[in-house]
Amino acid sequence: MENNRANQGAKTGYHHGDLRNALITAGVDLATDGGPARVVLREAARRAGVSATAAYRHFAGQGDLLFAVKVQAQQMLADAMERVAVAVPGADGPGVTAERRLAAIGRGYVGFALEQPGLFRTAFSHSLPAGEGEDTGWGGVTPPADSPQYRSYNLLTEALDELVATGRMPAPNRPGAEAAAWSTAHGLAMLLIDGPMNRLPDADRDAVIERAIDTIVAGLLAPR
Amino acid sequence: MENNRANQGAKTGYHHGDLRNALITAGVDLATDGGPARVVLREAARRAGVSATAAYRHFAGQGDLLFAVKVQAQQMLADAMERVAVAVPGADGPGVTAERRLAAIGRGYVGFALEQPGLFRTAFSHSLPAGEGEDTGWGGVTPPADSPQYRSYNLLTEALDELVATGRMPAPNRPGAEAAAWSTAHGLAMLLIDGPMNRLPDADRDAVIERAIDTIVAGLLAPR
DNA sequence: CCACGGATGTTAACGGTGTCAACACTGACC
DNA sequence: GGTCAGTGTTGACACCGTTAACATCCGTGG
Repeated sequence: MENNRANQGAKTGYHHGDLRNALITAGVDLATDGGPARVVLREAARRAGVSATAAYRHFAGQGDLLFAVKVQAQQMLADAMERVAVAVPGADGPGVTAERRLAAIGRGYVGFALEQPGLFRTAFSHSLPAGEGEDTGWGGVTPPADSPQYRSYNLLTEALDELVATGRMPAPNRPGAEAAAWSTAHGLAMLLIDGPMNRLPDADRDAVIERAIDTIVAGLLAPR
Repeated sequence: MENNRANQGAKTGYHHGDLRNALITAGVDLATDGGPARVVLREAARRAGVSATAAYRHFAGQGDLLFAVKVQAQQMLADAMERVAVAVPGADGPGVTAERRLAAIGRGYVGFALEQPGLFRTAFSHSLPAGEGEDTGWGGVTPPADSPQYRSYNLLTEALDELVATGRMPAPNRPGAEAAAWSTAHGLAMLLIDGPMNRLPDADRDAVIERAIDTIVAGLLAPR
């Protein structure tokens, strides 16, 4: 088979050395172009230069590999959001900064979805086909706070807290604010990449994004 | 094979008579429990009491069948929304009625997703794996206006127009309002069924929904 | 130093799926 | 009544997920 193990961490001839990570990397590549459906176990193994069944030494099955790729995609999304969040200048006082940061987070979220639709879809793919409970959720409204995935959530929480602290957002509006803000950004992303607003001209698309972000921010700040 | 053609429109012995619809119906059943991934051509044919390759007389392939099922699911979603929209009483004047109708549409949207997650996922599934352009989008911000799918869009448009007509929503807020409202409802639905907010206790879930809808409505009505 | 055992990878095989090609039945139209 | 396009069938191929049985390697204890 020539053993074209030109990929991740090839060490010895027989033993790979870092197969688990190599498979995840291959899975991420597959997800990048093609989304979760193209995360095929055999193909990932092929790209890692290894027989298909070798993957079963590191994953329970295809669903398990997909889940690992999904977690990776979530972390990439969080990274992208973090980058845009910290890039917001804070020269105009804490209040406007918090508001701008919130908007920037939303733009970053949607921007990642548009630039990496395959990964974004994978990050929110519905995995468990027949297996047990994937338990990707939190059960409450707040994450375990340490979970690497859905780390993006923390960025949101910080911005909203700051918005309240600076008196820019009425305290009664605070509960449930994460869900509302996140929902708008998530739905916007989904409708833009898979929904009826795909194929929107770039200018229109950007206008829609700005409009939607403005609207939800206004709703969060409006006294009720 | 016994030919258990106990299903849709079985007419003659050899010729089915209404195979296309029978396959779509079977596909909808499959999508109902299992989402788009379980819309398997061979299984649909099996349920229609027909050999697998017979489906190719009516569909270009599995993707084409899935697309037909997707359109069907979109129509079911629109039907559900229409039902809740017309159920809104109009006794308190046109302004509040329009606002209530808007909220009801959102609740209907999310409610359908929660009651029929498989169909909802199918309605917004990413189809075209290798084929041409699925062209499920509109290219503009408004649908062809006659398209049966995404008919839900019209309900939204009407409610928003009414909101402006009654002076309850500032006219400058009107452009892009559909996208903002829809995004919030869509994201809410997605995060509730597949995202981190699945497994939320019923009470919390309902509270989150109400909060999010209140917030986006407030944002739409707030003068800017 | 070396045997040995667990970890890791391999081949072989099964059932399921999408799809194509070639063949068969049917009904409607001349 | 014969013909032929439409519709359904069988057979086959490649790919996928998964299991079982076998092979190789490496670290560790004697």
